[in-house]
Amino acid sequence: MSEEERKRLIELYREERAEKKREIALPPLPHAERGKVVMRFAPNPNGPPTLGSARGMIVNAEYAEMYSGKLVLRFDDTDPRTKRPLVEAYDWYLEDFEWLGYKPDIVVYASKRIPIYYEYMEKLIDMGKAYACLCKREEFKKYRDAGENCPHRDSSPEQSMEIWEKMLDGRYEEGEAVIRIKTDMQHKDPAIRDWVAFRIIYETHPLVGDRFIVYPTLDFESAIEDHLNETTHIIRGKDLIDSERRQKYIYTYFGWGYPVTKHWGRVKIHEFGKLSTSSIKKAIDEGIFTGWDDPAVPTLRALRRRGFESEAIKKFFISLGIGENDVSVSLKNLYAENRKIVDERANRYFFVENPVLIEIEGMEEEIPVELPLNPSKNTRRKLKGGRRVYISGKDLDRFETGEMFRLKEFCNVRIVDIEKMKFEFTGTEIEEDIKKGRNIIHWLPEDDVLECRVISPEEEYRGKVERNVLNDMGRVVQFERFAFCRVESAENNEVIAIYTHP
RNA sequence: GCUCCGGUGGUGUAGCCCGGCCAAUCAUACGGGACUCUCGAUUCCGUGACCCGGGUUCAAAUCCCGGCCGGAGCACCA
Repeated sequence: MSEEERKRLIELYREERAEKKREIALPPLPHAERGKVVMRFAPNPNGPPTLGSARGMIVNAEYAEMYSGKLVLRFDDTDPRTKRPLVEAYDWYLEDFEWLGYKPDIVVYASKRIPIYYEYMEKLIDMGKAYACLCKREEFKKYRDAGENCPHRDSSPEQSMEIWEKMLDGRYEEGEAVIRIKTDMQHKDPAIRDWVAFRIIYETHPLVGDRFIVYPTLDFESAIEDHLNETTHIIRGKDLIDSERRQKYIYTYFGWGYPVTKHWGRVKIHEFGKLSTSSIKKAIDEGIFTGWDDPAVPTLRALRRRGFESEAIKKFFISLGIGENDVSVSLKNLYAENRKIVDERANRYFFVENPVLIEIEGMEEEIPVELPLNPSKNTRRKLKGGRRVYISGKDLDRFETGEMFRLKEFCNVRIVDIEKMKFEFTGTEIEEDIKKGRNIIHWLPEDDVLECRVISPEEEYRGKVERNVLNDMGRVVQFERFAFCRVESAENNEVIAIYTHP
């Protein structure tokens, strides 16, 4: 086959493929009307958005976009104790949304809207659909397990209202009184039976301080907010599947329509194992991680620091879909997506890991060397080719006496004696027999390098890097034959880079 | 234990609602070839799956029943 012929066939085939290629996309949303869809993402800001949050952010925002609808970001921060919010984290969500390329149309802080929830609560009490319960936690559990009403269930709205007001006045201790929604104490799923809508927590809230002592539970707050925000579709993890069954009682009492729901399964990422926000926090406090942006931590800010493109993260999650089965997926898929984006943009440099200095005999003069900086843009960079160069110990270990190798774009070297570290210059033109093998290696001039540390989630690589990287501060570059890395900082002749992926 | 949900190649995913066009899609991974002065990219070829057992039907990945396996919930957490 001639070269012409080959090219023609490739061209032909490429077109065929392009036609067949289907964009990975989210499935259509049931009962979705263009322009009327309201999606929401409702995190508790007790830490920065993680990879897990990203799924919720991306999927909900994508649907809002797909149907020209609205996106509500709602902070479900109604527990100042067990799931204590972090003040800084509120803004982190906004930041990360922006980084992902989305902008919530409405931002709701549940803790600032507690008086609204009180109003609805009072209506329910008046309607006899909720009651104040003075049972101890364990006591009520007995009734729940037995499927029997607790004695307080039959109190009048007036009696309940009185207790409610005393709760608000701080006349009860924590745990002494709660407000329950009347559901069905015989419901076959015990989780549904008369659930708690409000409880007393004496704790300063990071956002609203000491304004409240009676806080709504997630189910109550979320039920009211979803109605108030006119949420049309809820997509969330299946751990919240009971919420729907619980909240529907309120919706029925008020005559509201419940949004269309969809619950997805858990995502487990091989590389991170099971890291919850609270366990990350603990590990940070213990000094195992350096912070929320430690490269080993699955937060969006850490991924950003590592040099991931938000576009890659979006594709990664969209490809996971919104199935109800749990998924266990490898970050390699994310790497592949990211590589597609970054490969074209990244400038190439030499980073020599575990550097070994060698002297090339017969190499008398310094030769200026030009190498491709970015192959897809055809730009070039320069290095000084001299008699003494660093090569990686990893490469050296593979070589034997008598073998030839080539310093990429510079010169050929024969190994005279590997034990005695004797090397000999054999020319600058590339030779066929070298080209065949894997013996073209990267290198650095002895006298014009910077120290370099590459931090990866697993380990820290030490070596030397060419001075040219300073031009790419903050960006992702490729250290040839090593990996893609983001150049983070340079101080005292030492460059710090973060390992992105191979 | 009780209540729900789910099980398609190594890993994800499409198809399942409305049985036939599915000897099952796409991606990634893996193996091999080409190309390239990177172990990256590109490109070509290949490997590889409908959890099991019954039933309904001319026909089942798709519907029904049972089993097995996995998950979630059963909180005054979100």
